[in-house]
Amino acid sequence: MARAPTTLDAFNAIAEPKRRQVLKVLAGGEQGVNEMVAVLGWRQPQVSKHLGVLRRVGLVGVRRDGRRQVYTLNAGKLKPIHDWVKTFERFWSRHLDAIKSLAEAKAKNLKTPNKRSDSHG
Amino acid sequence: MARAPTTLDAFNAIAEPKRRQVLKVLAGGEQGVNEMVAVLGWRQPQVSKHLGVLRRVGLVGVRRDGRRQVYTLNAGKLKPIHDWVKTFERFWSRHLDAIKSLAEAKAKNLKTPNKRSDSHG
DNA sequence: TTGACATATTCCCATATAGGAATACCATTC
DNA sequence: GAATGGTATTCCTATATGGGAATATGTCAA
Repeated sequence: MARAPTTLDAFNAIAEPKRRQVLKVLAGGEQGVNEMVAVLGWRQPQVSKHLGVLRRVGLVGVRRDGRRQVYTLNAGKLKPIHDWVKTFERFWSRHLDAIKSLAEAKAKNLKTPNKRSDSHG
Repeated sequence: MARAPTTLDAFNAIAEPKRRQVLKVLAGGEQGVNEMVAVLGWRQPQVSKHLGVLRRVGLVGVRRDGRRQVYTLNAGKLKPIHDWVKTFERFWSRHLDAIKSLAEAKAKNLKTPNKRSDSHG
């Protein structure tokens, strides 16, 4: 099997650094494609392609304004990433000590002194 | 050009759902490979390969215990992702209104009553 | 040393990619 | 309708992928 498509989800879409750049630009407000071409300094098809990926994943939306296509950030689609990474926040948090104690207490609670023979499958 | 290698950075490494599963397992504590094979239900080489990617990116570390290789989560490498996605948090936050007002107030340099409810640094 | 267990690596392959170039498509104005 | 500006799509290619199977490497036991 090959790698999962970039359009599978936000995780795959934002793996590409340039697409993160695009999102950053759009975080500053709606932008037409040509404006982004100017701002980013890339070729127009490249910008359009990246926008296409982001659109398929729903990370951006499009609005037509005359002959321009105005793209809008749809940041809500980033929330799953935020939620996911947040579950690891405690590992680098400044409150690490307190949290660690808690985790250790939990671990003790979960781990039985048994060594084997408690797998089910 | 092809897609960036999965080992380029954490962003690319975690794009693969299975690798997020691996990290989740390790968040519960160190694990030997065979244990993970049992827990995840995948074939051993597959587990080792995913662990290899995660290790190259630094998201996990290894420790030898007898003939076992015990893997440890190195969550700090997720912080860049957290920091990045956090810059978009305001877009879906329920406190959007408050935040927006605050930002506007700041921008306008308005004289507001002194209320230091939350410090920033 | 031989054997058994634990893990990593190699080989193979269908698939998707990102960029470049060329071009097709769409909307407006003449 | 024709010309122009603005954007999307197609064709091409080197590259990396993830899974399966087989195998190599490493470590302990007898």
